[in-house]
Amino acid sequence: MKIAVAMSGGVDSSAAAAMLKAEGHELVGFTMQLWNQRRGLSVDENGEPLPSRCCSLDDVYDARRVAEDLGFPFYVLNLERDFERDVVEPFVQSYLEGETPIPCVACNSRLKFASLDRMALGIGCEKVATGHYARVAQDESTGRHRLLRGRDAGKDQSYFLWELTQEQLSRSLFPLGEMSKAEVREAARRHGLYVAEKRESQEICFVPDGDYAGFIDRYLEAEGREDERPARGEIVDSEGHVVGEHEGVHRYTVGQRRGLGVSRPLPLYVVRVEPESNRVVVGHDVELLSSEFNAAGVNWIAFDEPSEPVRADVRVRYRHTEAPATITPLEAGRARICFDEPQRAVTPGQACVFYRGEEVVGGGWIVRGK
RNA sequence: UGGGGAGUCGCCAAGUGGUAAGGCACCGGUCUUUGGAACCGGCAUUCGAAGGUUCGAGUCCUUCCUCCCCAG
Repeated sequence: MKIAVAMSGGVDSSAAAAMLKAEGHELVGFTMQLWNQRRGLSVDENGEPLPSRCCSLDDVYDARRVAEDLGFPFYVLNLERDFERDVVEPFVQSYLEGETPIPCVACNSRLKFASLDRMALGIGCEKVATGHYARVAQDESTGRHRLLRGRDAGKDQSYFLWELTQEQLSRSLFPLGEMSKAEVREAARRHGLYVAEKRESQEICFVPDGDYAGFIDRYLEAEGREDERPARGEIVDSEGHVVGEHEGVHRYTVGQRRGLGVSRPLPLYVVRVEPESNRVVVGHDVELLSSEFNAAGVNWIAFDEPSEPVRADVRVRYRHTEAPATITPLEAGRARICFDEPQRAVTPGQACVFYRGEEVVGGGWIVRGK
């Protein structure tokens, strides 16, 4: 089979490539050039690009080196325009609206399994393989593609893939789905991969220093949109008493404790962010609990949109332990999620993913209000 | 400048003669392929100031400074 492999230059995608190659598949490697570090938005005080993951020259070099060592063609796809339109701009907009975005989801559904996928199709590839820890299984009777958690519970990345459509799932391949991280690392060594000992990466790839607010500020400045930069405002408690001053709503997220600079007998957390009044509301941990919320852009994977409420375990952030809930489909791709037990810091902009055991039933974007 | 009360880490606050608790904030680290959280560690040689008593004072005495309240 001719397979396109999305290669980041890291251990996981490299190991995936090596395994597919060993199975005798014809591979074509792709690295997505998503963000130009020289735009000055991801540089240190001296103007030097910060060490990054998915778009740095080092990582592209590593990916190319692995492809060369394994002996298959390798291309760098410049998807900077798509990435900015489909990932970065929504990311910035989300922060300006007081939300806390998770760009990795759209990067999968709009870039890896869309832009890259189209290119792969164009050159005759049947599948797009990535280094995600997740599994896809086709239902024998219905032909439906099911999305399952990665076997390694500690590394499972199915949370980031909830937005994939049946079409996208039908063309995806996750060679690491049955493996543990240790096994992947071992496989990389066994195949003599150049990157076998490379350390784990983290942070959002286009904000390598983790300074999201700083990124927003620099992005707006570079775009000539300084006027959209969130202004300072009041930090208030749930009774409306002013308890401090914030540095712009994009610097705060629900559940955040540090950085408020407000001293109370008990820790204070951001309870919600209100861009319309330019206020950040804080309260004690119990105020972070919520038993229900709405989701938009809901994508059902295990079955077509149901007409009746369904039961599932819902995860509201990547490292959240999913909790039992009832999901009621609403109009226009929305849904209401009601937990059996209140959950902490349900945050607008984050994704909620519905699980039933190993299977991803579907997911959606957490939105504010009713 | 009459009466009363109070001054201990950025905030709050234990401590009343025996050699400075704790919480919050803040800083650092761990964890983590999102953010946040969580966890671990750090954080007053010094108790408004200056003298004095004492083997020993944040704790007792004296004076001064500052703040608050009630009276003017």
